[in-house]
Amino acid sequence: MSVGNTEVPVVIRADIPLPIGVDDHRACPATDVLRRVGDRWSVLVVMLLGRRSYRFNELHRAIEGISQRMLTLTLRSLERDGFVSRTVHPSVPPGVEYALTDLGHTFLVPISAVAEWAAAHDRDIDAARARYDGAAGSVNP
Amino acid sequence: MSVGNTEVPVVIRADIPLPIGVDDHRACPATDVLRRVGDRWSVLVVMLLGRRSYRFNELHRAIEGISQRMLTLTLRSLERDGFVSRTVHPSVPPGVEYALTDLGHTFLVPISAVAEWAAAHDRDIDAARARYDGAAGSVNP
DNA sequence: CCGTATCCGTGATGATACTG
DNA sequence: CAGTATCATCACGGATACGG
Repeated sequence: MSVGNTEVPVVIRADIPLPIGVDDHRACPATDVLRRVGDRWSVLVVMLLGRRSYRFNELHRAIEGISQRMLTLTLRSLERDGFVSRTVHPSVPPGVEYALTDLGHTFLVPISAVAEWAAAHDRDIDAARARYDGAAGSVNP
Repeated sequence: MSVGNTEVPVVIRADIPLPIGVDDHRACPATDVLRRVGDRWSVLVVMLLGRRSYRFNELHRAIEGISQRMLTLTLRSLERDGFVSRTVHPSVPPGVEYALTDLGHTFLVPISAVAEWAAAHDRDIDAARARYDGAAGSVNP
């Protein structure tokens, strides 16, 4: 997800029908969503919350390497876009519970397809890279 | 796609099983792929090439707003990762043909799921944003 | 036609310190 | 516990000019 962005509409000018989801006069919705969720942490957070609800520091501990700041920004962004709900439990100390909304849950379905594809073709991509880097990189010591 | 990046592995520490594609000891493959493809142009290019092969300037004309530089970088990146093939036809003037590889074609399937989800829930996201911005933004004129 | 090289703005991310 | 504020950094992406 672009955590706070200003998108510029993209227009496809091909006058031929496209495989899916891309019509000839508007921006590609897949690109929008992929940019929305293509940041470093959003998918990770969504998947964790797909399992159960979490509290803030619980997420912070669960995701190795995320900064407090980025976790906050990511959660805010997901909340803003309707993927995640934020519930404050008035207690001492205060507890804030994050959970997926219905929308967020429906998003788990297509993102799972990507995840499964990624898991299945991980090696293929690595192999392709090795081939590419090996072929082109060796000319320049 | 992160057009030229240096990724740092992400480790999930939750000791509970995750919905899909995320195991407890490695980086999330979905996140990797989403970051790989979550840039401004990659999905657009893949979808165009999913229809048929294109020449460079043909793509440049088809995608309104892309710079020559970014088209080159995007294609190089997709080629490196094995999504796209690049074929030079020795002719005058020279023609370079870009096409999806088999790997690229298989990727159309999960990405289509995202595209369809995006098309279906476009409004929901916009509505959620309007609600969020309306509720929080109005307290600060 | 198909790029590469260079410069540069902006946004994304991290580190760190501070607060209700 | 759950953030916010501030500063620094670097990758992404655009504009432009040049080269094979």
